[in-house]
Amino acid sequence: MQTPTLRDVAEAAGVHAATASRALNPATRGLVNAVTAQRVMKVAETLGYRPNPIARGLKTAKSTTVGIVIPDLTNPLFPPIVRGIERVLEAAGFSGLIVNTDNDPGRERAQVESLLSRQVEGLIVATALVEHPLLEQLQRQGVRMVMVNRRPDGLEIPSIVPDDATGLEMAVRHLASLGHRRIAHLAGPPNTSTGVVRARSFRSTVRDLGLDDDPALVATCRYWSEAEGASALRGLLDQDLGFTAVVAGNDLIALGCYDVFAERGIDCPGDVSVVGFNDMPFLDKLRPPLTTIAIPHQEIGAEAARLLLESIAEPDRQVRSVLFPLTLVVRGSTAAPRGA
Amino acid sequence: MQTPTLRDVAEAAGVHAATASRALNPATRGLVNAVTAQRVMKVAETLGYRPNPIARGLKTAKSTTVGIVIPDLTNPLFPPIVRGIERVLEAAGFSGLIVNTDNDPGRERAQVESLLSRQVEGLIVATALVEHPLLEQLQRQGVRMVMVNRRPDGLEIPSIVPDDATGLEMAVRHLASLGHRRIAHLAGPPNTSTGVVRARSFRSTVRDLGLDDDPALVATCRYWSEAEGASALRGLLDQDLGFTAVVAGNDLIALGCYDVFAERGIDCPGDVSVVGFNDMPFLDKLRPPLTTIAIPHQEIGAEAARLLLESIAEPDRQVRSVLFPLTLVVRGSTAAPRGA
DNA sequence: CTGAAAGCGCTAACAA
DNA sequence: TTGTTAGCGCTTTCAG
Repeated sequence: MQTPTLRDVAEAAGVHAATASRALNPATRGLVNAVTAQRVMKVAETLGYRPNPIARGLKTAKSTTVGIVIPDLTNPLFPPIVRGIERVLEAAGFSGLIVNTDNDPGRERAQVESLLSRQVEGLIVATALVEHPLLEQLQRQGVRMVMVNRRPDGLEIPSIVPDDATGLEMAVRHLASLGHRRIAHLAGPPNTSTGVVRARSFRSTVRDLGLDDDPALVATCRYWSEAEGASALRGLLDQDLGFTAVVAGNDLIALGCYDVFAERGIDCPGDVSVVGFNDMPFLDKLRPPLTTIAIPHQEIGAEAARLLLESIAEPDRQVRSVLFPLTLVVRGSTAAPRGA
Repeated sequence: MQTPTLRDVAEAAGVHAATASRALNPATRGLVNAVTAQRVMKVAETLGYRPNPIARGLKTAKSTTVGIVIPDLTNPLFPPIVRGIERVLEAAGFSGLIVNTDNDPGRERAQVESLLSRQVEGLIVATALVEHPLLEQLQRQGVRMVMVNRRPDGLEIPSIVPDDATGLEMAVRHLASLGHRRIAHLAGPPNTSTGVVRARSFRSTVRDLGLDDDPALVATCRYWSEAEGASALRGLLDQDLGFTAVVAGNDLIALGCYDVFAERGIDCPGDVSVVGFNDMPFLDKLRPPLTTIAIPHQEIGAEAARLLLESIAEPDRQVRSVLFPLTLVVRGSTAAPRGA
């Protein structure tokens, strides 16, 4: 007898399947005689009964499954977010189905289709672009969603995002306090909310602090990658702009800077200081260890999951978004400029 | 009309649901009149019909889902393996349900229970210990499984593992060819197959090459972690054994060595060379960049998924295991010993 | 080649 | 408090 069914339990306990169902479900257990309930539970236990969520789902149109949409699990940013999500889902008896989109809209569409066909009860989306037709469409279709890390423009979707603006401000203030006046920014892709928000915050903080507000000091990367970071920095360096520090849009971009430093014999932090963003793992093992802004990834993921579960439980609940505070992690890649 | 059902399609096409079912399923399409089949498919298309795998699964007792059991997604070793797995699963219309065990047997048991109750059709397991009662039990229960990266002892379970023995041999030979004679090994946990195999290969290669075969030169780490690597190396250093190179059980253990080097002012590779194992991301950004043994993670994952799918498709198929070749990646952490 | 009918395992009315 | 009945969406005999 492979995997006993509810009926097996019911028979063995001498009750009807419906009664067994009620006894086994904590939510409906109250409807059944306490001693019968006990008996059923004991029988289930000894038979090694495990409810079949598929069958349950077919009836209730619920799957206790949510979809997790990320660009690429291999990017160290996402695993901790995913773990945070799963921690919360698990506690609620839910499972997460993870898909990678590789930042390809076609792939994303197909993957989301597949999730939907698997009857996920909601989506946690980490791939939001500023313009994101798919998300718009999903929202119209009434698919429950929570954005994490990034958010699309103009859509009323709950989102859990780091307080990028304040984070970037901390980075600039840190450099300014070390004595830097000419600071460059390697901005992230302008089609991502994080890229835009950070770049905007860079400019406004530079102005607020009365530092050199030279538009030439901002270069924009097309992707969040080392290669893009490296080529953006090369571009800036070639213009001989005389900056003494750079704020990278994220850690990968900062890593690209390290490559350029090695290739051109630039001393970091002696010649140029660098600050990253995200605090991905092992940054402390770099030479020099990278100063960066730390995001509570797990917490962000966990909160996103909580929000989604809430909105599943109470569909009419008010849309809510959360901004997470960030912290500056000072390591060896930042120092006072030469001669300061 | 949210999500049309098979019945909707059938009605719209003027056929019975059963016929629609046959027409829509490639495997049974032959049973139905070609033009009817075409018509049904067209209707399904225009209605935006998506089959409900839950319902299908209930009937067929299949879920087109497999469980992926890993210790911790946050360990950079696993995301590429998982991606490899999902690439293959996806192509076959399967999904992967990922669980993290945190190397806790109780947690692992609970997680596997949960996977099984979700009717996964098989398990890809990356948490195998040399002794692993749970796996033994699952095998007895007839749960389909494939091991990836590690394998338990004495169980006839298909496994996809890197050729650790040869990999470690390459590491030792590399150091020997640079002129090192006294080489230390920071072995991984002895309850993991990888730890054991690598340590054994270390000893035998050292002997084969006629290097100093001093048992004191091998220290064993309790976990695959930086902290363990650091403390193991400290222990060795404190004994003043005069080694000029160390082969770490994996990259994390090697990273622990970097900490000790910094803390004791040891120059790497000048005073001591180090080789890691795994080639996790960003190792080239360390100072010095870490020489290591590269594992084709994605490929290993992909192959594991292929094996599992095969054994799902043909349950009686012969057990098969695969050993993957590894490559030595020489970077800056290894050099000739001083005075060589 | 196609329709009718039954049922996968479970839950939700409705009765009793 | 418990049993009866029906049905979630689909596949699969079995007839026709």
